[in-house]
Amino acid sequence: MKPSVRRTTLAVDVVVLSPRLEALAVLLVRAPAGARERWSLPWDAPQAGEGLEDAASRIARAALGAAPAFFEQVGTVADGRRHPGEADVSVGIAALAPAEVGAKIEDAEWFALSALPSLAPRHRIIVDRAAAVVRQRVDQSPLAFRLLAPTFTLSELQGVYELLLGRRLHKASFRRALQASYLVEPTDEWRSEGRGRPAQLFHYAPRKRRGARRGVRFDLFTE
Amino acid sequence: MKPSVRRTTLAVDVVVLSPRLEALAVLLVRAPAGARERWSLPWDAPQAGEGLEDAASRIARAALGAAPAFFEQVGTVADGRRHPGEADVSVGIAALAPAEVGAKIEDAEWFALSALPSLAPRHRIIVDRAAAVVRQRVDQSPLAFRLLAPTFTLSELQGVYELLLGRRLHKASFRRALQASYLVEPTDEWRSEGRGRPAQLFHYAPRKRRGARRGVRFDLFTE
DNA sequence: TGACATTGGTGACGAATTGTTACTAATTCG
DNA sequence: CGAATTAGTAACAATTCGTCACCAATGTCA
Repeated sequence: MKPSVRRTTLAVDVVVLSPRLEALAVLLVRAPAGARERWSLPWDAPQAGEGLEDAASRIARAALGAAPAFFEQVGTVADGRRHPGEADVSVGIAALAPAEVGAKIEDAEWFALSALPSLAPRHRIIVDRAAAVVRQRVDQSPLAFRLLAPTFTLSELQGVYELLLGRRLHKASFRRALQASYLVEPTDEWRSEGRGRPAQLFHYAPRKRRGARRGVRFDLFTE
Repeated sequence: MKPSVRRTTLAVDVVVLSPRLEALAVLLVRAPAGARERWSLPWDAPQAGEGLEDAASRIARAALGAAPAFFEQVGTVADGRRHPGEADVSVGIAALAPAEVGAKIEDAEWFALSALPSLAPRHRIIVDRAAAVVRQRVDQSPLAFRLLAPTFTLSELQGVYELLLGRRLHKASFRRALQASYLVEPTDEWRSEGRGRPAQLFHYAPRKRRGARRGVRFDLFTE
């Protein structure tokens, strides 16, 4: 019994995530008239010779008006659930964009993850996986910094972590841990944001990692 | 510009991992005569109506003689690198099997990750990704327990963690952390393994998690 | 049979990390 | 000016972690 490839139809479905509407939000595009749902994820097929992440970049740019700086696959689905273009196989890709990025595009809108409209079942699954992957990778990868402009205040950074983790964090502990990690450097700019003391701006500048190997952590299991 | 799906050829490529040969090892199958490489990952196309993980299970069973209990996607590749079946798109799936599982199958052999034979470039990438994903998820998911028989000694468990992490662990710390996590329960069986005191057997039995929410960890970044 | 090597298992101490409280600093509002 | 608000930090207490030292139970071998 010899293995063989199989012909199928393929789509790339992109979950653009950004902190908007006081929450983590997804960018959806208005579906063409006659579709079962009014909204869908931005999607398309990869062009000949185009890598999956390249395709995701192009698709996100068409919906957002700018190319996100970060992409990550969140799983490939081929389980028969309905896709808006009837693709047999979907590659789901999460893209992260800072709050400031993106023009006002006709027929695209932000929806908080907690208040999504009806989506094709395939797209619903991909959004859920994207949210889960992003939340799970938050403390293994500098994802949170991809949701901020190049310079940011520490309160903004903490706010992004709170969005992603869904809980409040303690200011002093957060800053001490950040300090110890050598991930950010202060600039000499300050930003005054209405009332209260102005905040210093920082930028992401990870320094060489000392190999502080820790023991095994059994308390981080999520399943 | 309306999105549309595209016809391509698809394969599922499976990386079966198991602790063998005193290391983490991959199961490879002998390639048919005339192929560019002598060995390849077990692979095939998913059958009509068959989910990707179902296909991975079938493919792994054909090579291993038993179905692994755990699968995880490690990324989909469509970058033009050569695949043994010339598939445009490959879905890479990692499967974990305990050391005891699997019959002696004709034309399949274990290779330590550190001593792989020459593979098609597509397969090489998928093996590397599988190893990276497994290592990265070791302390978020009970992966290590999938590489052990249903009952095991604490030394065996520690050994698996040492294989996955590539470093020695301290016995007392390892056990204290495990104890605090309520992940295993002792059985009333003991196993005598040559010389030395017999070891008590445990099984994986995670208990309800107390929500001991910790602060943000910036020291786990891997990129 | 009795040292000794070998592997399993645990108590306890000091060091490091973390959660928290409480404070100081710099700004806007009235 | 004082109150309110947001930024930032010192310092203490509680907890966790790395390590050392030890005891337990078995096989080996003189």
